[in-house]
Amino acid sequence: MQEKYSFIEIEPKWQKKWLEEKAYKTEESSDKPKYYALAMFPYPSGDLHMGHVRNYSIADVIARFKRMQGFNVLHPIGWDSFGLPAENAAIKHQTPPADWTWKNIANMQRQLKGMGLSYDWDREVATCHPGYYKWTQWMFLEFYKHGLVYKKKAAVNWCPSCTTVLANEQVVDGACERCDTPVTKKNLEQWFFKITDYAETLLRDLDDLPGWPEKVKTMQRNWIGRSEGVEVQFALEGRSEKFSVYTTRVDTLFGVSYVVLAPEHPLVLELVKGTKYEADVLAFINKMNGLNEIARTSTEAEKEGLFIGAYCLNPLSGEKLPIWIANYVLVEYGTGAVMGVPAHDERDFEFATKYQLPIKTVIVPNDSEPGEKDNPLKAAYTDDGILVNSGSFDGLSSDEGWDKIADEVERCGVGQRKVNFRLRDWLISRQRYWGAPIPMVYCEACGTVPVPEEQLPVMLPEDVVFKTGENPLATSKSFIETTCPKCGGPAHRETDTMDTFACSSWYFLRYTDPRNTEAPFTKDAVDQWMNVDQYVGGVEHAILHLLYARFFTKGLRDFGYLKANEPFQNLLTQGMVCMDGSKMSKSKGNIVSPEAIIGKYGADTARLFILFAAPPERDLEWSDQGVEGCYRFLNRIWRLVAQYESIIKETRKVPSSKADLEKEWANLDSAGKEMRRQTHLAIQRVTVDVGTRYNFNTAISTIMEWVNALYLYKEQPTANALVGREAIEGILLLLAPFAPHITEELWQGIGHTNSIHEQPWPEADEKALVQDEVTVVLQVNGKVRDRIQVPAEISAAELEKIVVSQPKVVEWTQGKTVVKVITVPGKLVNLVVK
RNA sequence: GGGCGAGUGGCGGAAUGGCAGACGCGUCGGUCUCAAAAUCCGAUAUAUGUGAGUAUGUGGGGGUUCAAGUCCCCCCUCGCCCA
Repeated sequence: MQEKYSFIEIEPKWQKKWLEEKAYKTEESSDKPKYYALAMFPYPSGDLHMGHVRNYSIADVIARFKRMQGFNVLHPIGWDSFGLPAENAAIKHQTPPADWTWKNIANMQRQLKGMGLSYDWDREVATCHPGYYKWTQWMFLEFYKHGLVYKKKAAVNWCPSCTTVLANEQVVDGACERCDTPVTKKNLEQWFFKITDYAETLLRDLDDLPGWPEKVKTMQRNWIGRSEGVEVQFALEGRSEKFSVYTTRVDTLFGVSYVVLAPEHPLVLELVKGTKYEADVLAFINKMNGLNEIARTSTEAEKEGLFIGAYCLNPLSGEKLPIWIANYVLVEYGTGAVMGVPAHDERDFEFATKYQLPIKTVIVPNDSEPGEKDNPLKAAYTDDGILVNSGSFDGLSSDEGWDKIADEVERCGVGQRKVNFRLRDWLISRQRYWGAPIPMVYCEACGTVPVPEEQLPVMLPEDVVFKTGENPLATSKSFIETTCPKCGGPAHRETDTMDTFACSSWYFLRYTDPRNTEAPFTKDAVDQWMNVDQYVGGVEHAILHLLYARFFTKGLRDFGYLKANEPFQNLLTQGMVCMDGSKMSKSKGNIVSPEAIIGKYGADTARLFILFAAPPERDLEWSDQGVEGCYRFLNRIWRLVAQYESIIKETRKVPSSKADLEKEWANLDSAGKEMRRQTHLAIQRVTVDVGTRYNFNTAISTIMEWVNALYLYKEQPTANALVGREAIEGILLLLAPFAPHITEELWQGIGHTNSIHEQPWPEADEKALVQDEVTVVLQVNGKVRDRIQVPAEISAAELEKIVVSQPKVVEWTQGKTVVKVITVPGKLVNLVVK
């Protein structure tokens, strides 16, 4: 064994060997239980960043640990390789997006391989490969067949900078999540996935995911936004038409003092036609068209509205109510109309105050004084309470009133209970080139026709022109012009491609059978592996990717292609990698390049630091000195093992049976016993930290303490060689998932001929944990006054007898009476005195 | 505004209601050396004290408990999500 730790020699050596021997290839058939460990696959931007290093280190530790614990592990990697940056690069550098992407993939493959990650590289996938996107297109058609894909004209979110539409999920604070450009509205014919059909299941099944962070589940629940309400019909005064409003507060129905329609509501123009209000209303509508919905509905935004000269009738009380239009009501949501209950809704209160509309109290607090119902309100009262001014419903609690009024509405035939969701259908059309083409053709005779499965994939053409502001696919004649699969007549292809989230909604299924050319996967393969036992990724995907992936999985399950109801059994959302308190990012210029760190200290150090610096869920503050510390630790281990090398090889010359060892252990002196206790305590702790708690930072600190203890133990004159060997081998085995190269090198350096990564995970010896003597803390009135060593087996009564005679205890209890003694066996005695 | 999470030494962070600050970084001292670095050993919350010790201490205020960083109530600050 070399005297010095030289990562620069050993890391490439083992990486090469592991790759050549396919050391981490998943066993196709195996008696071992399966374990599917998955990190979110990367977008090939060109270079690995620290967030990737963290993500893949965490997943790799889990995969390696599970392998050592005897599982058949599936740990794959791939590329989420469609998307805008490739196209922007194409415009900028005049290179085809494919070239740019594959070049980036090659570079990042090299970087990943340099991290020593235990992937089964034979299962690598790339979503931009025709062999993959063929099946993304197949998915689209499959959902289409089952009525879960449709096309409609809609006012959609449009990013002028990316020149494409965006899904609701991709609009953050009214701006494009990718480039921060304010989003505008555009009326376009677009393809949608009918995810709303699964809203109820997607919501309900979150309850069956105890292995997901509560935070992520809450975010999804909010996003899906289920509400129970009543759709109530209001008749127009003097006309035959009716319109509906949706409300979750039907208990306040008697408090309605006006009704607001969205400016775009189809009734509005009819109602004002030929009246003196028409011109003003038209002007108002025009003004609203230019604004996006965030600007319109933000609570900060000034409420603006206009009376349109028409009235409707409260369906229960018959009250005549003025009809307004206002900026804060959107036609896309609910029915495009809301009832104004200023007394019990903050927005309505603000609006009514501004336009001096009546405010009618119909709910008073439970503890209110008589007469309070007539007092003017200073703010909306939105809590529960008692119904007043509500005809025969007066005196009911708002809960009860809700039900009774809903019953009455239904009985009178003026409305019905309805569950509403905030979740919208998933818009997947993108007016861009670098994505999976939507497999549809338009035939003059047959209309919209899906491309038959045997004609897949619809390949991306190469004869396209990239320039800003135009869909490149529309420039390719060879692509557009085709024949109708139904009638053989002339037809043209859909030129939109799919949202890249469609590609990433099923990649974890493809890994189970990645080279299948007949199907996206076989049922056997997918059912053998699904679901993913542990998924690791950034919390920024809490809504988008994780919701879409759940939707795809449930859809495919319902079509009969797999059994799993949920894709990801356990989810770990890692924190960000920060420097100087904020997230590492190019724009802030606080980037540390993984390649530079690995070049300077090696992959083992990089991995170790990123796992040691913070628990995985929390944000991690980068520290060059911290990295230095981890590098020192690995050097310290190297020197320790080097010192033990000959001793260990000696002990191996004398074969020792289990019985011999038991005898050796029984005859150890106290220092030897203490060292063994340290070893087995560490095994116990690290096993829990890695396997159950995912607290890799404390697992590593336990190994550090263990190493420190062995440094001291080996200087003991009576130090036992077998105790040393047991500790050294334990340290290497437990550190192996974190620092795979150095542990492999040292393992074989002390005479082993097989890989450390194929060894079974050590188990703690209960006998080694037993202590003869324990330290007991002595407290008087809860304050620590002394510590004593006592036999571990001592009874509580005996212990108390010893305690009260301790000099320190006597000092602190002098002249006082002991009123109570609390004894925690083996730990603590607290004397309560007065 | 609502929901969730966080707040602990100079720093990153540990603590099934039971010794607050493990481990690492930094700092200081020693070892080694002609010297320096590396190594190895040790000290390191604050105040006070030569010291043993004593008092204080986990964002602030209250409470429950023999015992609270941990549980409960109120408040402050920061982060994320939803409005």
